Amino acid sequence: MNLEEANLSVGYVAKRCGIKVSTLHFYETKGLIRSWRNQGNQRRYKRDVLRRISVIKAAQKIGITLDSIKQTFADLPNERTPCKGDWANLAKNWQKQLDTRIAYMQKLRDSVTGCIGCGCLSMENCPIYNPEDELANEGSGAVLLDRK
Amino acid sequence: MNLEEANLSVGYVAKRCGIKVSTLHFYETKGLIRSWRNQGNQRRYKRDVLRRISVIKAAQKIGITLDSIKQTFADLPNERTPCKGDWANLAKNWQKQLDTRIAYMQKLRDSVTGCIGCGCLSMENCPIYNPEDELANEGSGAVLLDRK
DNA sequence: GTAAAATCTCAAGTTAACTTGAGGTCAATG
DNA sequence: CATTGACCTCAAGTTAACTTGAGATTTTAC
Repeated sequence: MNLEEANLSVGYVAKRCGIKVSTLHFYETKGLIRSWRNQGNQRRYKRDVLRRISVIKAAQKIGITLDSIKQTFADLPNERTPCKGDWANLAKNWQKQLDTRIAYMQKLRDSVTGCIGCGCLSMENCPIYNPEDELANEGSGAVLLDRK
Repeated sequence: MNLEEANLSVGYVAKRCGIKVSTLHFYETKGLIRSWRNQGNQRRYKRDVLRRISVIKAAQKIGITLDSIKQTFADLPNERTPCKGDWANLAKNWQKQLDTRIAYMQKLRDSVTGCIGCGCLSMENCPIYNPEDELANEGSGAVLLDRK
């Protein structure tokens, strides 16, 4: 019943995704997912909401904010259900961001000992103190990763 | 005057570190830094507060929370001003965490395309959907990195 | 010696990402 | 067909990490 085509209930989706019903409500108000209503005003979802949610969770783990995710989702087709290729494009996009971030962390790691442990008290020229500039400059396009 | 031994004012420290005075107050209430007061009840800092703040900022960039930073700071000597070796120990500690996190992100990156872009709609066995477990298991000691 | 700049305290506001609760309706079950 | 569980809405609370503001005192500078 719940498993019928494009007819998923909040409870089912929540359980399946390991999130709370309130989170689904929340995502909907944020415009990250959509639903239609049955006669009784209850939310029903199409199956692709599952994919959307898993993407949201994956992206969050990478450090991408909901706002950025929403922006990226804007590239997805509105009418038809997104296909493999649509999702693959998103993935490619985030992969790039992830590469950048990994490189950043590696740099940080490499300089951590050299800097925190070194004798330099002057932060103006400390390599670890101001690395955000580099990160900021690189991602000059749509900022997906937040430089917190 | 402000540059005299162990006599830094809030304004000076804030400017030098590129943070707001209110942030210094805040860090102090959080127990991350210390100060003594002059006759007029104004805060004065020893020079090592600069190091502390730069470490805080570096750690935050790696994704470490203030609470965790505080815990780690607990290992620093209380009476004497921390020396090179003390800081180096912290660094070493974080470097390990950083390595873990980098490995995690690389794993994520490698599975991003394969997973988001693949045909798997079932999140139960999706490699990207549940990677947090592994991270959680690895850092079984004092949890420095938050698995958000 | 007085006005401007810097500080101080304490309370309250801010953003992200949710969660909790109250009060009320809808649906599935014995 | 009545009860229990699932949903609904809307307002308010929560945590992290700060920021803003008000009202008062200190310092600094001319």
